[in-house]
Amino acid sequence: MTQATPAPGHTLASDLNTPQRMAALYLDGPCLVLAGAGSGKTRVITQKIAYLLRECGYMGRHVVALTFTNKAAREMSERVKTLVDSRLTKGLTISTFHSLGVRFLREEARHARLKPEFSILDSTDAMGIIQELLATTDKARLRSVQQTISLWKNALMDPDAAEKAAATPNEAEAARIYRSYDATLAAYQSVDFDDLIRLPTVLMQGNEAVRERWQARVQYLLVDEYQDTNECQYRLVQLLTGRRAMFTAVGDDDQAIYAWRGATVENLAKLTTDYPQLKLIKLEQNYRSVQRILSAANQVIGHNPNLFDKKLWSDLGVGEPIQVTAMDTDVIEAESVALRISAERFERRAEWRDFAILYRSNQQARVVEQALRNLRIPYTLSGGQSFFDKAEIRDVLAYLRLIANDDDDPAFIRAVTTPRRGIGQATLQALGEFASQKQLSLFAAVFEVAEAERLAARQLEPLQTFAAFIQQIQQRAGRKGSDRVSQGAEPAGPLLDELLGVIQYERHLYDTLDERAAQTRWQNVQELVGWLKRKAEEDDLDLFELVQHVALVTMLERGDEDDPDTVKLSTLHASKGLEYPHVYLVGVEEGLLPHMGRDEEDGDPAKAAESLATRIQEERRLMYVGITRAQRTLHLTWCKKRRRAREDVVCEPSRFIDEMGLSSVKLREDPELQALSPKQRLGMLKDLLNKKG
DNA sequence: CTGGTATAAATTTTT
DNA sequence: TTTATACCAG
Repeated sequence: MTQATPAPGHTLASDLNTPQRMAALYLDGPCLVLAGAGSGKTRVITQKIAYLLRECGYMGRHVVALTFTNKAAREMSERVKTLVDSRLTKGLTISTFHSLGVRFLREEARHARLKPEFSILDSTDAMGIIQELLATTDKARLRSVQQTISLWKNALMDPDAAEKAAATPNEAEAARIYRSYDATLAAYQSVDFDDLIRLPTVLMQGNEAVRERWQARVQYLLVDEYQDTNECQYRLVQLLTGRRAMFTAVGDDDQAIYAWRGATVENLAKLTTDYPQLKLIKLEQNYRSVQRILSAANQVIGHNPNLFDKKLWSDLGVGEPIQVTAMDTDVIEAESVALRISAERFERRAEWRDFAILYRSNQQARVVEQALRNLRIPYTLSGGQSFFDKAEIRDVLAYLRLIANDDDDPAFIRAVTTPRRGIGQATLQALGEFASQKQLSLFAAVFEVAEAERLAARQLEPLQTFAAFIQQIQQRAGRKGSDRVSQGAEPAGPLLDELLGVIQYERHLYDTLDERAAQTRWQNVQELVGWLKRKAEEDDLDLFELVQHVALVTMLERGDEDDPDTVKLSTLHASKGLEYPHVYLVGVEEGLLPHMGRDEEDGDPAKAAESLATRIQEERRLMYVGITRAQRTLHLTWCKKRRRAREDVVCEPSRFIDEMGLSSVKLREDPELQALSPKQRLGMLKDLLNKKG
């Protein structure tokens, strides 16, 4: 199979240790790599891709690597590019499960009873649909129904199966909603996030031709973070690789932190039974952390039962003691951490980028941000509200979605009402009633409703103006489908500008908001537009084609700026896969780090106790992920009092602190700040500021 | 009937 | 600190 390539063969795997090399070179069948934290799993995957392309004669288009986040995909792709000549990477797919799903569905749309221009609903729109079907404003209930439907989809259960499986009245209702929810999506020619994986899976399962087409295309598959796959994704992997079963799955059961969205660690164990010939390779040498940190991590995770036994070790030296500090309040905690980072940067001659502050929930970031701003410490916030969830971005995207797919009712409603153009509740309701009677999309209904004389002229007129405007853009953007005429397609950039100009979006922002808010929002819009234009130019797309990619864009986060010298703030979930020399883990308290949400709805105490236990285990893995982000030093802090909602809550240190084993931990009390009164603290901060300024 | 303004409420984790 | 709802003016 070996093919002569210009690249020297010896570089391959020369910097891999023995198990890593085994994993990279193993091609006799399915392969599972159990990769502990910091054991170089990405290196294994990228080297293996290089090996496949360079030395095994695999064509780029026959190799697919799947990740869960765009960031991981981008990183992997960059690393492969440094290893392999660009001629060989042509057609190579390194993407998220969801992006692959989009591509699959665009190509196979017809078989899924979708038009190729289908829309992807974001979770807010999806929630909106459920809200209407349920006719309630009870938020907890809405969440629970959406969650339930999502879990059903991820478990490959259709509404029929869900109805049968429903054990409680609540679940039965959810199952009914599930059915009409799916019908609604179909009417909108839309899919939700879960469908991006579910529909390809169902399609391949039931359609032999499609299955064979994709199996011929995917000759080698690599899957990163395998412990985070759900049942549907497991099945998809199985269907893509077929009987050939040529794949490598890389994962770590101790880092499974997405059970709440349907991931099951059991997928790791299931591989060993579904594929008896499975080759199992463990990576146990950690190249990231000093021993103290690793041993604390091992101790914590030791309290969990685990599927596969593995012992992580490192030869990076013992390291400094882990510091655990009790703080009076969350504000003091934040100030204290900020102050300490400031001092340590100086003492250790480190850079801002060497520090990270990690926390359980996004809301904790707020206090920390404030403290960092006070000290003029540069920081970047990762995670948090996604760029594409911002109102202004959703506004613009609604227009684009509508241009691509005018059956997309949620997009229509959003676009037609922002900016305000004299169309309100009553008009939309009348239009909606008419549309559902005639089985039309809202957009199509605008053209029909005139004859029916169901709306007053003054309601009708703005609707018609709007619809004509959208139609005009559709025309100029390039015709879809078969009768497409490329000469008619105007370039996307100017058209996009014109669109924003005509709807006067910038003015709308300044009219509705105060200047500061309007400015930042307009900036975000500009950033989006810039991104789109760049994309249009790079790939030579007209607006229409671009718009078809936009949904996919939703999942591609912004092209990350090259790592600026800033302190990184991140949730524990978003920190997986990253590493920092110095890590501060804040809010390590009972109730927060094991997080205690509201209790389960439907009683059955035995079940509740079990679910509590498994939830604690997942929180423990989260703690494990946090600890193992640290390379050299680790600080944990917890607060005696914390402001939650509107009240001060008394907190206790997390059980996980005890579990780390006191031998590796140094407990601290009363750091400098706490002895001071609030007034004195403020003065001290001001002093510090003056010194800097 | 629309759209702006005031007032109350609300906060796990993410593709 | 932002977001949904209720109310009121045009």
